[in-house]
Amino acid sequence: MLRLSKLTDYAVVVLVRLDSGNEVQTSPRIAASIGIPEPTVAKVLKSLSASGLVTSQRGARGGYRLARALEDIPVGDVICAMDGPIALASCVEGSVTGCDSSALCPVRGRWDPVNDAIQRALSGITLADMREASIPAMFRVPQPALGPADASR
Amino acid sequence: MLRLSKLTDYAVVVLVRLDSGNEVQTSPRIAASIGIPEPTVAKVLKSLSASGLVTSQRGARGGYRLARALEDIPVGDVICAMDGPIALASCVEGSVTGCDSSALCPVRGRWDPVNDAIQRALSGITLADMREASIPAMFRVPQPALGPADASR
DNA sequence: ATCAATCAGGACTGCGCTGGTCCTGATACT
DNA sequence: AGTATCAGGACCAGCGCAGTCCTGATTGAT
Repeated sequence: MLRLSKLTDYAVVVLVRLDSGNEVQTSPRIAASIGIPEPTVAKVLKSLSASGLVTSQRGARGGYRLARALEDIPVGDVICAMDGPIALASCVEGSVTGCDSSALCPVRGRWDPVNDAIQRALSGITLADMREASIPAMFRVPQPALGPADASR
Repeated sequence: MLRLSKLTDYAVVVLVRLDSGNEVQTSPRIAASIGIPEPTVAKVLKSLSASGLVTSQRGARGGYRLARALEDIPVGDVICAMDGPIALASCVEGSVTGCDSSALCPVRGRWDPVNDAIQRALSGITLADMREASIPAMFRVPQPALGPADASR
């Protein structure tokens, strides 16, 4: 549940990857370094660029670069950039689909507090936090009873 | 983004509706009172029952009843009941799909803090909160559409 | 004891969305 | 001028979800 799109997942990887080095990096290069097909990475980068999370440089010797430090990018921004505004129900304003029976539907506005809470939660976590968290267990402090525990699955 | 399934939306409506009165309510009756097709409501109720959020009574004069007060049902529980465990990425344990390239994929565990934060946020909001939030003044009408309407069905 | 109402638990199908690819054009460096 | 790169679409396939329906089990009423 609450499945976020794969593209968003990729976006985080791409952004973290983009953090290494100040030089612009081309989309094929990034794709190769993280093992994701190039067209897909290109698509992700375009979305990120459109949202201002990365800056782009066209032409030869062009590429992408982080617009801000990872510490200044809450994960909510990435999700917004990739999947549009965060909104749980189909009844939320801005959503064209659904809620045709708005007269009867008693859900109007019901999810707003939930959305707010999630928004707040997502604003409190930055990509820097996620970068830390992603470091494989072997390098982490023992952290009892957490995590996937087996790469074998 | 973060689209939760329509069924979950329905579930909240159904549960809030179920709160009125202590008597068991049949699935057709609930369906009629909230304006959602009966088979769909039945499906929702089955899921809720399977998760223990409502108790069911079989046989003639049977029906459903809230297992706990709305105040004691965090919205996270409803989401879990309808859509399975809350997990953002496709890389999270328990998800069979995706992450075939686990060797290269630097996302392993990355979303865990985000999931935790969301989980915490969703645990803090109960259906009672949503019930309050959902009733803007204009809609605050004492549930008119319930009538005998269809004892015939 | 029989009947009818109701829940339980599936299978099944159509639609929409997402992931992924590709093509054409605009831009800027060499 | 030429080439490398981004921009912004169109396009297609696969999958998951919404929604329906069917069969069986349970239980109160007659």
